[in-house]
Amino acid sequence: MKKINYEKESEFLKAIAHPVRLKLIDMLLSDECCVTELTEILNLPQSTISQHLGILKKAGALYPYKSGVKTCYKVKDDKVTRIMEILK
Amino acid sequence: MKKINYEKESEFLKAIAHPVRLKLIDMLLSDECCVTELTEILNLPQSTISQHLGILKKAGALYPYKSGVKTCYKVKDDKVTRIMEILK
DNA sequence: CCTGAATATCGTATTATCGCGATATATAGA
DNA sequence: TCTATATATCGCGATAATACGATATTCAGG
Repeated sequence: MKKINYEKESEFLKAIAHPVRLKLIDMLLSDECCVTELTEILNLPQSTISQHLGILKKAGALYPYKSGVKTCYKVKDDKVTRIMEILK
Repeated sequence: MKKINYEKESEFLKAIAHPVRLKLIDMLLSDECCVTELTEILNLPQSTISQHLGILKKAGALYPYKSGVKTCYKVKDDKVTRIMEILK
């Protein structure tokens, strides 16, 4: 029975605990990928989306990869995916 | 494939996304129960503990029951328990 | 090596959260 | 009903999160 690191895990949960960020994760789980695309669909300023993606990346929920000029993000297939399952 | 209510679910995650609240949930999962007891173990002001418990209760993560003069809290056996499993 | 499209970072005003002492409420028992 | 114990709520200063325009960075193609 592993022990929970409360500080660390609460940081992680805080990172995903935002309506826009949950939606971003959900979109990335079903394949939308580049920042411009996400920005257009969510109809929010590009800087706002970029910041949210940065928070998720820093928390280890997403990772970016380059596709030409564009940057795409993918969901790290671990805790995030399982938590999204639970929220459904 | 159910749809996620991003507003609602992010509210829920935000409620549990706090080191003290995660610890409270963990303690309540392994049977500590009354507020005084929780307060002593965590060594924090009673008002602080009470507020955290209130937030968790409002989010539907805990529910209270009376045991004489004392109020005990129990973890609602649903999303919370499953998420705690994932965080371990 | 410019240009423009794509993305990240900065600055900052606004709003929300946190922590905690003080105070209120509830209730069991004398 | 008075008291003591248990818990909740209030008030508020301190801190952190949010949103977003402005600006900087990156890089492919001409």
